[in-house]
Amino acid sequence: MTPRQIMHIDMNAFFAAIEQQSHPALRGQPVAVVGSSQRTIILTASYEARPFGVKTGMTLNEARQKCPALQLVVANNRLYTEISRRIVALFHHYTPQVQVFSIDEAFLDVSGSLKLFGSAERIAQLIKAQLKAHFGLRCSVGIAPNKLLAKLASEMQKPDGLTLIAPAQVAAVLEDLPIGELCGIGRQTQHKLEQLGIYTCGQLGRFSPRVLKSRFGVIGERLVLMGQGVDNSPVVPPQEEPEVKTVGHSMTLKRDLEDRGEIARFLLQLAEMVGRRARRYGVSGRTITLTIRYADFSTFSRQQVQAQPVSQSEEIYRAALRILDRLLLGQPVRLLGVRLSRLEYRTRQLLLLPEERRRQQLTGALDEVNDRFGEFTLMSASLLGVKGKGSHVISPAWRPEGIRNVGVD
DNA sequence: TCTGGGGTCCTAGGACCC
DNA sequence: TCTGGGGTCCTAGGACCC
Repeated sequence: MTPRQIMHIDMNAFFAAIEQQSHPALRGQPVAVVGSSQRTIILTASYEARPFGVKTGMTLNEARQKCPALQLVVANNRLYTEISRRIVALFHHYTPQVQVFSIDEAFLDVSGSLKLFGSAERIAQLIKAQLKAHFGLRCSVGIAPNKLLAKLASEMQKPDGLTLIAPAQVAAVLEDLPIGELCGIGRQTQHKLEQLGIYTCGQLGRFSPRVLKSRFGVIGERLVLMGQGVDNSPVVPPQEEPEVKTVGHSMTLKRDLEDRGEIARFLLQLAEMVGRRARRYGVSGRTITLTIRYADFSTFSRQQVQAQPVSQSEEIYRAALRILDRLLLGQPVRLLGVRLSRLEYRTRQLLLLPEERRRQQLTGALDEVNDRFGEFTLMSASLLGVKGKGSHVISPAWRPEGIRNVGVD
C-alpha cells in the first residue's frame, strides 16, 4: 500500500493578516486582533507583534505593556468567515478530500491528486502562490503520511513554511521531539508522562501500552502509537462529519454580578442565542446545562434533563433559571454559560399541537429577522433592559460548518 | 480592567433495574 | 448476620483542540 499524502495548511496570524490586508496602514505594524467586550484577550497577534512577546490569550494590559506601539483591532468575524470560505473553496480545486479543522486550518488528502498536479509539494506551492495572489495571505504547509505528522510538519516552519516529512524520516524526526509538540498531548498529559520518565516521542513510542493504558485509560494505547507517528484517521470532508452534539453559548460579564435578577436577564439572553442556533440547525435537546464561573475563576456546571426535547428559547431559559434557583451562590459571578445537549435532529412538526406550531412559526420569523439584521434586533421584552449586544466573538477555532474531529484512530 | 468562547471525548460515581 | 453482577442513564468534572 502506498503511503497517503496528507497536507495540513495553517494560515499564518490569520485574523491579524486579514486586517493588515484590508487596512494598508497596519501593514508592517505590530497588530493584535481582540474581541469586542471589555474583558477580552488577544485573539491573534501579527508577526510584527510576536517578537515583543505578544501572544494569543494575553490580556490587553499585558500585551500593551510588552508592546506599547501595539495596534488593537476588534475582530471582524463576518470578514474572516467569508475569507475562510473562499480559501476552502480554493483547496477544493486540488482535492475533494478537505477537512476544515478550524477557521484557519485544514487537512487535505492529496493522495489521489498527484497524477494531475505532479506532487504534493507542487500542490502546496500552487496553493501558497494563490493564497498570496488572491488574498495577500501566507500559510505554513506540512506534508506527511498522516494528519498527526502533517500537523506537526506545518508547525515546524512559520511563517510561510513548507515542510515535508517523508515516511523514511518519521523515526528520526520523532526520536528527540518533545512529546508536548504532538497535537493531542497537552500540558497535563505531558506532565504525567514526564513523571514516568517519558520526555520525547521516541521514548513514548517504545513505552509499554499496557502501563499507559492503566494510567490514562483508552488514550494510553493511542499515546504509544502517537509516539511512533502512527495515525490512521482519515481526512473527513464536511458532508461526512458527525452531527453536532451540543449547542451552547457563554459570556464573561462586563462586571461580576451577585444580583439574581441581573443574572437571570443574562441567562435569558444566552438562552435566546442557544435556542436560535438550535432552531437554525433544526435540533432540539433534552439536557440543559448551566455553567457558572465565580470571580476567583473557579467554574462549575449543573444540568437538568427535560421530559421532552426543547428548542424554544423560553423553555431553555426556564430550565436554566430552575437550575439557578436551586443554587446557593458562593461568590460574585464572572461568567455564565447555557448549553443544550442530547440533541435530536428530527423535527416532529406533525406531532405538535396547533398552538405549539403557531408559536414555532412565530419564533421562526423572529429568527429570520435576527439572522438578517443581527443578534437581538428583536427580542423578548425583558431583555430590553440589557445593555449592549452579545459580544459573539469567534476565535480561530471557529469552523464554517461541521464539528471538529481531533484524534488518532 | 488579570485571565474569551466554542466544541469533543473520557472518567468516575451513583441510581436504578433485572 | 450474607456483600453477585451486568446494564443503562445521569451527573459533574477535566483534558484536549482552535
